Amino acid sequence: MTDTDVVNAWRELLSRHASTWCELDRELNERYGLGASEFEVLDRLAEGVKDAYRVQELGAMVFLSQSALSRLIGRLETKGLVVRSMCDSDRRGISVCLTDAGRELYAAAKPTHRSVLAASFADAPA
Amino acid sequence: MTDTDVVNAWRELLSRHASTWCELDRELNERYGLGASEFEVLDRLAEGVKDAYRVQELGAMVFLSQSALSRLIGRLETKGLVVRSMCDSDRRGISVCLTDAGRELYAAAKPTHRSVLAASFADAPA
DNA sequence: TTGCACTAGATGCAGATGCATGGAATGTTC
DNA sequence: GAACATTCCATGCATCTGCATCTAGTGCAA
Repeated sequence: MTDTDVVNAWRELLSRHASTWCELDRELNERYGLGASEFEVLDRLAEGVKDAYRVQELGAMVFLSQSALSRLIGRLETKGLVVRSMCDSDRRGISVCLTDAGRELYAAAKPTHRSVLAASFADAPA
Repeated sequence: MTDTDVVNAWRELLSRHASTWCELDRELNERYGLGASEFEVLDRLAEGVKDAYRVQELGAMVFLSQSALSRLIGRLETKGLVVRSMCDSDRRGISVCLTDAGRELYAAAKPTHRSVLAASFADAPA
């Protein structure tokens, strides 16, 4: 793989990322008042096997700094989509858990999310 | 391509984008005081066939809003890496052109950029 | 128990981004 | 040429992000 190949691959990735992310952000925001990052967190919470996750567990899944994630969870909590609760086993930790409203909004938004992705990956499947 | 496939592909893309971008940003900032977006603009300016580009031409290449690009160019100008000048053919437009300092810094930073990309794409070439 | 290093998460702050808007120049229509 | 719509870039503003730091809780060692 030459230098140029790598650069081209990177630009291709940048392009796909930017257009998809931007579209997701616009659609989710407009219809459900959700940012793309926020949906990403809801997605992990909803699909998970557990019904509550530690903040640091979520941090390992989404690509945000610890501070950004903390505030994002704060926003979700303000919107009533998740609740924070103290972690029993380690009282420094915070458990994050979807509320019913959160589960509902997620279920409503999920088709939009998937359909944007499908459209975005349709023209040049990875 | 199933729904799950698409989601997985998207997450793979997110992951690669985040780690690569983050690494680029850190390395370029630390060594050359450049943000990843800023390098991206310098890259387009330096490799281009023309020696000056309209702001809107750059806008079509990098994935930034028009306002973000305008400010980014402002930062580059403050650092003395580019100059803005009125466009002759259309006096609404602005031509952006690398300075010698800009060309030098770009040449210095380019190997770092390429090497980060190479490392990032080495483990799973697209 | 006390002391100290370490970890989890929250927050002050500065910087970057996007949206909406503004001013200036251009093009269009009559 | 006058009036109006449109395009180009800059900027006010709110929001999101990361870095550095802070507080609270944990674990270990003497």
